Parts: sequence; structure tokens; C-alpha cells
Amino acid sequence: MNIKIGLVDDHQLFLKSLSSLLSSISGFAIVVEANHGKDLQQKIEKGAPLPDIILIDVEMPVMNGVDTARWLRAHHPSVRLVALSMKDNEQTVLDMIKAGCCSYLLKDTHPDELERALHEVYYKNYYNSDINKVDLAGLLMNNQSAMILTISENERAFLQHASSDLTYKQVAALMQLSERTIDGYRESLFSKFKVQSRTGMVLEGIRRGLVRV
Amino acid sequence: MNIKIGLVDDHQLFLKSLSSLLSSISGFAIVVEANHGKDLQQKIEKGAPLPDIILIDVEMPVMNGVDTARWLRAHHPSVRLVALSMKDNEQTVLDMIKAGCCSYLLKDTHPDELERALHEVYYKNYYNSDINKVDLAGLLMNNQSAMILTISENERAFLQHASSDLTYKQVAALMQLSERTIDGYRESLFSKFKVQSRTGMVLEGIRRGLVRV
DNA sequence: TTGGCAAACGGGGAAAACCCCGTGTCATGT
DNA sequence: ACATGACACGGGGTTTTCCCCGTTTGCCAA
Repeated sequence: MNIKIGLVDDHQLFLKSLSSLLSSISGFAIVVEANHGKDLQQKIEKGAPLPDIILIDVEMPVMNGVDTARWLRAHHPSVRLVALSMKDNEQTVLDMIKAGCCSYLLKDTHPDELERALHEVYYKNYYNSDINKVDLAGLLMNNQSAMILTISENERAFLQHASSDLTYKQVAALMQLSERTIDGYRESLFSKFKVQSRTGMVLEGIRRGLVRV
Repeated sequence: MNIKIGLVDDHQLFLKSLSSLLSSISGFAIVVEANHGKDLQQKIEKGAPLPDIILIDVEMPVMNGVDTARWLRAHHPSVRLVALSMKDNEQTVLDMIKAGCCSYLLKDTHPDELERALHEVYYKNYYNSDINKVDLAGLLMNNQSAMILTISENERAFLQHASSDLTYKQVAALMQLSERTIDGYRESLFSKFKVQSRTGMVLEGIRRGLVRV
């Protein structure tokens, strides 16, 4: 019996290519393809066959990887989830693992490793590539990073506005708050991000996917 | 006779997937695969068969898409080049076209369109997707953007270093140049980018694909 | 030869960003 | 009823950034 695979990725070419690659390996069958989380949700609710493993791209429009993973975890807990991403950003890895993925693979991993990972996930319910193994353990230990990621709505809005050519004074006017208040947001984000300059803060915001560029 | 295709992409999975996809379409044969420009260069110099068309990823380590395209244009002018990218950033498109690519495709284009594009490139020597067609014409018209994009190697290096949590003083030490000199780079980039803050400069650098985040 | 012209550099001043000190309010919980 | 904590805010001082003034060096073309 083939292992039934589902793919969720917004890049058509990558989606179809990966589909072709996996289909060409015996033992795997692609049973559902979707361009983003909502798409997958609809296809499954309309009776698409439920895969054994779903590969989920982290960065997607409409419904991102984290939300997709969370929904699947809640509604179809038997399906094993594997995160697929370009970036090996610590925060992103942690988010996807917390959302219920049993493995996190970079898009530049070798096809052989992908195959190994899928088998491992199918038979053992988990797979960590050598590179991530150590990091993951460490990350899940010190859940300080999970603490840090508590960012208020105002802080997030400030961060977005600060990611611009505007001065803090202008940002304050824009948000209709005192300059001292937004300085408080800055201070708070500096310590959470462990940076000491606006530039560093903005870059960290981009890395964590909190800022639209 | 099959159309001979070469692939250059640093993402193993994408590379192999695309290879598998194209191989499965009759009329195409993958004759060379490389992970980046230097890799391709070496493979060709060691006698790898010269493809009819080479698909080049824009974002790559070691030797990026633009440099790879330029080298191919200079050393193997008969090969048709197609740029492949995630982003449809204006500057990037322009750079790749100027570097000698006869088409620019996004990685989320449909496989059917890729096939159409490759045929068109092979038989007509060019292909512009509907989306890009207008933009390209416009871009090549007002070469003002080409003016602006004249950025020296030092300026680019400075920009990369400025895209960090470091102070300008630290950047100056890093680059082994006087603080005044890097202030000159800042001034120059400010006017070229039409910004008035370091944050704005860094963000513009990211938008133009000049900075790795 | 000489006259731009660009790159590297110096000094100094104003503005912005950074980083402390503090207060008052309001919700929450024990 | 009163501690606790988070949030908005004010004052003020230091560092960094921004934006001028300028000079020297070397290269290239008239």
C-alpha cells in the first residue's frame, strides 16, 4: 500500500514539480494538492481523500503554514504534518513544531533525505534532520523564546510603522499616541528581540515574519 | 530531437523536482544541473553538454543569477537564458533581462506555462508572460531606474553591513575605512534611494534585492 | 598640461534615536 | 482592600545618525 501524500504550496511550479518527483518514487502516491491552507481545507471538506502525510509550505497567502497545521491538528489529528520552508529561522521552526508538525525540512534538502524523512515520519511519527535535531531540543527546552514571542497588538502595529522611512515622531502622530509611549514599545521590542538599534529591530521583525516589506 | 535544458538552483528539492517534472514531458531533456553559478561554470568547463536553454534561479549563494547570466552571455552566447525567481521585483527583473535573459518567470507559474515559455524561447528566442509584458516595456523605456541602480561595490558592501544591528562606527571598523567615508556611502545611497533614514535605506535595499536578510 | 570628476577623508552642528529616571491609571486577583 | 502588573506617559541626558562645510589624491580625457 502506497503512502498517501498531500502537498500544500502556493508556488505552482514547485508544487507540480514535487508532485512529479514523489510520484516517480515507488511507494508514494499524491492524493491531494492545494495552493494554500484554505484551498486544502475546502478540498478535504468536499471529500478529497485524507493523506497519511501532508507537506506544508510555511510561507503562503490566504492561510499560512502555521494556521494550516493548527487546523489539521485540530480536525484531522491522525494526519502526520511536515513543514517545508526556505528559511531555517528558529522562530519559524518552533512555531511549526508547536502547531503540530512532526518534522521541519528546508526546501534545499536532497530528495533522498526527503524520502527518508517521509518514511521515518510514516513509520516512527517523527523525523528531525541532523542539522535541526540539536536546535530543536534546545529550543523546546528553554521556552523563553515562546515567552518572548508575546507581542501586543500595539507593539506589532508600531513595528510595522517603524519599518519605514518615518521618524518615531511621525509614527507617534500616525498612531495617535505620545512619543514617550511609542518609545516604550521600542524599548520593549528591543529587549524581546535582543537588539539595540531600530535597524536591528526592523530586520528581526522581518525575519520573524511580523513585518510586511 | 529533444530540447536540451540546464537547471541552476540552490534548492536541491526544487532542482530535482523541476528536473523530474521536465523529464516527464516529452520533448525535453535535462542535460546539466547545478547548485549555483560557479558550479555550472565548472561543469561546463569540464565538458558537460551545452544546453539549448538554461533556467537560472536569481537568488543563489556563491554566484548569483545575474552574474551567472552575464558569464553565460559572454562565454556561451548561443544558449538561451530564462530567469526563475520567487519575487517579481522590478529591479530584479530588469537586472536579469539586462544580463541577457530572454524571459523572466516566477516560480509560481503553472507548469503548462513553463512548457509554453520554453518552447517559445527555443523557437522564437523570447517569451514574456502576460503579466510582465507591460511592465518590461515600461521599465526598459525609462532607463532612469537603470541610472539609479549604479551602485558601487563598496556601496553595496556598506549597505549589507548597514543592514544589521551595528552602528556606522562599527561598520567603518569592519570595512577598514574612515567613518567619514562610510558616511559618504550613506549619503550617496540616501539620494539614490530617495530616503532620509538608515531604516528606509535598508528596507529599500531589501526591496531591490541588494541585501540578504 | 590642465581641468574636471570621483573617491576617501576631516570637522562640526542639529536632529533623531537610545536609555535612563520617574508618575498615574486601570484591570485582576487573592 | 490592597498588592501586582501592564500600559500610557513626562523629563532629561548620552550616543548615533544625519547633513552640511571643506581638502587631498588619483585618474582620465580635452
